[in-house]
Amino acid sequence: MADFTSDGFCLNDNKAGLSQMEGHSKEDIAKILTKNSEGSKFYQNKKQRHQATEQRIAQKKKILEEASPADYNDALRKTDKMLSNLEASRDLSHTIVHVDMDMFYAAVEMRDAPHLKDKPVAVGGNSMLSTSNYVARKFGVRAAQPGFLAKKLCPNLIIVPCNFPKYRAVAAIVRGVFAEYDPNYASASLDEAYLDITEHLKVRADRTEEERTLWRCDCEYWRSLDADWKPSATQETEPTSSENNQETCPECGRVAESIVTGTDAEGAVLELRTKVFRRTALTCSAGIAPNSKLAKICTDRNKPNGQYQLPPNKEAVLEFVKDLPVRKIPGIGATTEETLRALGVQTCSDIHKHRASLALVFSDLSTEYFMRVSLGIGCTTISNDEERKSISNERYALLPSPITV
DNA sequence: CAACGAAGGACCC
DNA sequence: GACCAGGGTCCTTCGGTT
Repeated sequence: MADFTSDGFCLNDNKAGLSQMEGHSKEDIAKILTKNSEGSKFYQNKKQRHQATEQRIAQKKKILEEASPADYNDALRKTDKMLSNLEASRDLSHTIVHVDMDMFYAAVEMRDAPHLKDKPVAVGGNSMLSTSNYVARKFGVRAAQPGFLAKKLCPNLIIVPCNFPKYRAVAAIVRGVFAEYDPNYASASLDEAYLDITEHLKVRADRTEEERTLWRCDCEYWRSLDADWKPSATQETEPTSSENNQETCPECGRVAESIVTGTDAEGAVLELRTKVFRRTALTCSAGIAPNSKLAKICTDRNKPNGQYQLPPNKEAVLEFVKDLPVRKIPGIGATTEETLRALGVQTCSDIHKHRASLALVFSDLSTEYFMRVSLGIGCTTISNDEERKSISNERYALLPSPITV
């Protein structure tokens, strides 16, 4: 990270540009954040942790310097063995979907208080924000940012307190939709889940066009559907005919858009997302891929309110992964990213290039994890154990099988 | 010496 | 004027116990 230039007091909150609500440039955002966090306890702490990782990096570099050519050879053989075993286990037969609600908490609050729609909104408290809407993001307001700092970035920011009971209720409705496509879907959090729709696609292949037709209008009408919605009393696999024949929207009078969803994965997911929207008036994004790790990365591609499919063939997977920055991989955070960069690894193909060094410096478990990443291999089964209520550690929770060292 | 559990990191939302 | 979470899981390390 570049060191902060302290140009002191030049920035004032009532600077002309800020009142225009146009958002900030990256420089402005960096300036404001620096000015307000320099010297704080939090900043000191962060610096200390950073130094600790730098030390660990130095240790690793020392190991590499002292390793003999024979050591490198052994490491190379070890990783190549891992790679061939992993390649042999590659499974492209499942269709895995990752679904993520768009700015979930903020979206719920905006839905229920429409006057918030064009304003910068964040959900959370003065000490920490959970999420922000897209207007606020233009000002640099982000999740995991303290509210008071966000206020400096965006003085007009409206901070709505968290209302978890409400979010849980909405999540229950969304999960009802998920269950129609995979009864064993696994929640990763309130607003995120993994589905294996392989079985659904088999059933779907036999459905008529009529059964795959949805009517949709983007106006507020669908909000009112929410109140009528009774999850327990309805069987969604057989949509009620009254709903299906609804061709004009009672609210805005416009002809509702008719969508015939395909029998393929894209069609199924489009249908799923439409159902989520109809029952909650909220949008979500989805990724479709042969394993959960790739699916999650795909979700980001067309966010918000979009979806992206990575085709289930080896060439497409390797191409997809080739120039992917390692930070995009679930399980690789800021620390690991920095460590890898120090070892010359920035993208997934760099992992392969430097595989011997990685094996010398990381544990077997981590090394195997990196090898898996470089091949685009991930977990192809979605388990919803009683024991594991959620997937909170992606690095290890999404392993294809228990590791035997 | 091995198994073990607590503590400390890293990561996710 | 000062305020930078809390809850979850898994790995690694370390130190005292059996």
